Amino acid sequence: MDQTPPARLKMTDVARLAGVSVATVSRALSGSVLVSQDTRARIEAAVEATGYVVNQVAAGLRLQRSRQILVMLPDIANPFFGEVVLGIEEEAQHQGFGVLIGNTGRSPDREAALARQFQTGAVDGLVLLTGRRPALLADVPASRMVAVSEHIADDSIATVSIDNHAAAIEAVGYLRGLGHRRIAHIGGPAGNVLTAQRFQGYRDAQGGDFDPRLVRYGDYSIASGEAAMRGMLDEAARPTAVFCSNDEMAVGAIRAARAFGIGVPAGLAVIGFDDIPFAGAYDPPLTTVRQPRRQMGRLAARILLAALAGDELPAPTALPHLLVVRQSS
Amino acid sequence: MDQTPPARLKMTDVARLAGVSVATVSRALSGSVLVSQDTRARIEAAVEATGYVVNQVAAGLRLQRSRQILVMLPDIANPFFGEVVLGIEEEAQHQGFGVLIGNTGRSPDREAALARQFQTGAVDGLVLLTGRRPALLADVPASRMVAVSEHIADDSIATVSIDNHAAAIEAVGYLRGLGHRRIAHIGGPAGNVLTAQRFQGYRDAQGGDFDPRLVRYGDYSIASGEAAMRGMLDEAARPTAVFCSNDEMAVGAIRAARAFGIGVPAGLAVIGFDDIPFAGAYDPPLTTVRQPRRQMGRLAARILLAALAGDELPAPTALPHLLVVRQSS
DNA sequence: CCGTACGATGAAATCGATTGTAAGGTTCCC
DNA sequence: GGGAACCTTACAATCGATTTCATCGTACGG
Repeated sequence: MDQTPPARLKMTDVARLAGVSVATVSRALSGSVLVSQDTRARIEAAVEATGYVVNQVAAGLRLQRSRQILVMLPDIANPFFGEVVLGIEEEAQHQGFGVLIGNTGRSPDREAALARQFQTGAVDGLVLLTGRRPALLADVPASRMVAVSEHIADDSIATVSIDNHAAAIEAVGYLRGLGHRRIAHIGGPAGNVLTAQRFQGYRDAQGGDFDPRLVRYGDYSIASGEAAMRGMLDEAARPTAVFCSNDEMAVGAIRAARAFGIGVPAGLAVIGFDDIPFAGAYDPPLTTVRQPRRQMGRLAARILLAALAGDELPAPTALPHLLVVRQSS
Repeated sequence: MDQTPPARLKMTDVARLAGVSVATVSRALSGSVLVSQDTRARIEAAVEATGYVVNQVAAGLRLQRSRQILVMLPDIANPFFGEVVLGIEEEAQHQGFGVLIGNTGRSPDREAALARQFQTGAVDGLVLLTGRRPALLADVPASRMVAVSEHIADDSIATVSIDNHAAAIEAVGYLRGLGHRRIAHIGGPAGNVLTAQRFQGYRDAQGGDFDPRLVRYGDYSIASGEAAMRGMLDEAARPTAVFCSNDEMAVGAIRAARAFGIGVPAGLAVIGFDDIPFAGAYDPPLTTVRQPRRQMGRLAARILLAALAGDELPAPTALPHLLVVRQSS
């Protein structure tokens, strides 16, 4: 019944076919100069004829590297992370690397389980989208990791991100340019670096108009944005505008306003963050700060792979963001 | 300068520490019964003390398996695929497998490049979200793959999906129950199995009211849904409802209606497909057919890993879908 | 009390590729 | 014409874990 699959070819087979030793085949395939034109041609013909592909596992054992990187993130279903992964995968595939996905779901147990993959030798490098370095990986050199979007505090890990402080200033400044002064802010989870940076930008832009009662924190979900906004609309002194730390929470804010019979942008101007694919399709289309997610992913992969190859790269500067003005403000 | 990383421990080190041979350590770690309680305890203590982790690459070479699966999909940034991957990763991680992401971007070249990963021995199994088997993998046994969402025509690959035909009938039947007869359909790319199944359901539900002029095809993007709907609204005999093959195109349809000054659901009832996270947050909240994406991913992984372990699994039956009625219809 | 059977352990082969070192074959120069 | 130098190629060790087979010791039955 069980038809045996076509036996996988080994380098030995190719060597026999080409009439040389495996050593020569290996050199030919890895582009060594120590192979004559003639022999190389014969080997390439044999490879072509058999469809032979090098066994990465065996090569990996010998070379002590797997040509794979692990991307650790909270939630792959989130469109923000998805697009970053797209960029990472693009560059990695281009350089012949595989990309492993590690979904932590924000659970430390999962994070630890994934970190273990690192120790097993299955992975050469790590891209962190979680905003922190797993405890188990405390003694892994920083040169084998790169962080995206969220800088990792107290660590020398390279980070690829935009200038969140400047972006927040720009967004809030735009609202102020429209005449708004009572501008609220719905940030991400309290206590995280990203949240702090954007809050600081918001605060700096607000200057003397800053009012701590207009600041709330959510968990980046639509529901949390809605709840935060409801809380502020319940108060006597309502804001006339709100700057949200991502688009989902901005959508939540709009839903809250609508529930209070407040029109957007007439009664409440809303600005989001990220410019996820749906931002432009929402009603009203969302004004938001676009992050070059794909490019961030690509750059992160490029930096990591270069570091793995031993290259020293200049510390990455912030990538450019863009305030996309639509009809929600 | 370059501080050498802490030397990775080998099984030999653990063996020496426990005063036994590597063979015994290997047996103890793999749970063989051929190890005495006493020795096992000593080995476990040594492992604990050193934090030793088995080198998966070396083990993989010996065992001819990598404990990794590859998920091939068109676009990881798409929320539909993201959620499926989440389910796959959950189950795989649970069983100690790693998940590699392969983004094809619908390019045959990328697909071929990824297929090659399979030949390199870096991957044990494959999950296909692309709706087709890569040409390069023609002679890989079907027992090493599983398809999700889209059944692969003319192939014995196991498929995990809902009953698309029945779901389409249910959705269109619901619209008919509301009194609609001129119901349009915006399907996915023409010529693909999924598109055909849903179209057939639509057609069967419409019966004598079927009108080929009310059928258009998109590419699952918001823009394509909008274009398709505009096309139909330009015609004399407009539809009063539309059944779209995914939520993005449904959003596009709503935008088109709005551009024509047509209200939803008053002037046009809209039903989408998938129930992506934004469907319920849109204005109006989208009526749609929910696919259990995460569960589909989990089941797919379970089936694949079982097959890799040699288990024979019953052909999977269709998972349950759910018509989620909201305000767009 | 001795042989047998079995439980526990170790030595060594093995997985497939890479690479340092040795060796074979030319070529070229004096 | 002989030898040095060089260009190619082959042999064999190596990466780290798994597993077959052999061995040693002990318990048990006769």
